Amino acid sequence: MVESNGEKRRSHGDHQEDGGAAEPALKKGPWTTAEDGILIEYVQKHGEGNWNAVQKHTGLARCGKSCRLRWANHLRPNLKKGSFSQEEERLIIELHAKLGNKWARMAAQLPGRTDNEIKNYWNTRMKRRQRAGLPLYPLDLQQEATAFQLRQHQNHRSSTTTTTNVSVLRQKLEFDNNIQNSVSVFNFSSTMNNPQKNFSDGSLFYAAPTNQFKFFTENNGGGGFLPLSPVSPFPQIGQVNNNNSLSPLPLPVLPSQAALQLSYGGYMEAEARSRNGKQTKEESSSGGQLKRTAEQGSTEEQGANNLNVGSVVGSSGGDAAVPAGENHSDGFSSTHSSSRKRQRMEPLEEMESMVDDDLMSLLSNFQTGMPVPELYPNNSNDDLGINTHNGLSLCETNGNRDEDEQRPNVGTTSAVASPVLEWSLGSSCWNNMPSIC
DNA sequence: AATACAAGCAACCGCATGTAC
DNA sequence: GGTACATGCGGTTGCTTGTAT
Repeated sequence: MVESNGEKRRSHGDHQEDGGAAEPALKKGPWTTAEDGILIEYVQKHGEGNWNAVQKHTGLARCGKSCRLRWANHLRPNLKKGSFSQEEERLIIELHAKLGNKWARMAAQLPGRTDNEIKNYWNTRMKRRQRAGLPLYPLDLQQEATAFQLRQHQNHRSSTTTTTNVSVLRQKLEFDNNIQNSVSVFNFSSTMNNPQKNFSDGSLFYAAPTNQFKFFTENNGGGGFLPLSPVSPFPQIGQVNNNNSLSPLPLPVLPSQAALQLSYGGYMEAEARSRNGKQTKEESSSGGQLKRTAEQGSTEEQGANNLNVGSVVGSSGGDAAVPAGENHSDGFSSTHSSSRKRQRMEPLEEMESMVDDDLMSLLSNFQTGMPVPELYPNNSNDDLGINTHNGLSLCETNGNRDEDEQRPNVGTTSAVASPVLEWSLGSSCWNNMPSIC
């Protein structure tokens, strides 16, 4: 429990003024049990939201943001405690490959997990891998992305510029179709076969999972490794500039030679070595964390659950077992927040996000870590040997992951340029992924 | 036993966005 | 349209804990 060591952690910012002269001193630092109790009681009475009112109603010397964070990350019901399961780890990697540092959206796919938790987990993992000189993702993924981006760059040179977003979209459609028609280094998703779905109605909705080949920029550096995401490269390859035309972007930084020489098997071995190198420490540490977590969880969960917060909060606007705003289990979690986030996006990204949400809503209907169903089924898949989708496994649509894992990744047929590139970010790639921690 | 270091985690901060007025 | 407020997200910081030397 935080409060157990909270007094020791007071050193940073406890009872500090938050700037406002007339403002009462707002406490910072770890929360105490008493504060948790106050906050829980408040939420029981008033529900979530209006966090700034907490201080007024309860006298709790915490700012609204702090209250919201405390509730969301620690006090709300149905929070999972403890280490990530292997399935969760696998899903995090997949989601990060797809979404980048979209922690909230990732958390939406991991019921009971918070964005902060996932972020911490990823950052820890990333630092570890960087230290070990390992790529963040299996090399297969990097090679796929590198080859694809090079190809996109070449294709772009022959593409024309456009002047409106609609034109940009149309160009993108042509662009994608062009890629599809060419021999691809990727296993293209079936969605490529019907990219203009819903487009003719003028909604500007691009039905294809446009994010499937996007190369997001890894904010966290990445040590020279190519940040990878099987998402649409479109805004990156032909980015809309101020003139609403497309500007080519510089080629990505190629993976280091060491990384390139690292096959997926090597990746796995390296991962294992990376872990083993610190295994003793980490396992012990992990055990320590588990112990701590268990201790914290036992008290915190008792505190929260014994108060039956879930039912009370749920009454304020949702499932009795799920507090308002806690929609993780329905697969549309954080829709309010993600929609809010979406507003910040560029139009194309916005549309990608729409597709993302579609995907995610479907994803959520499957068990965590399950292969993604065919979101955009198309009969011509077989013709192209397409069996990937959005960078996530699409080997099966029934979510039978065990079956997927046992089945070798047959990959594509005619569209496969080389065995190395016969990759899909599917379960066949991840099923051997060792536990990260 | 003391110290240094790394990992994990909780919490804070800055910023962007939505909403109400 | 402008402003204030509320909310949420991603990045960062700093503390605790465990391990190695």
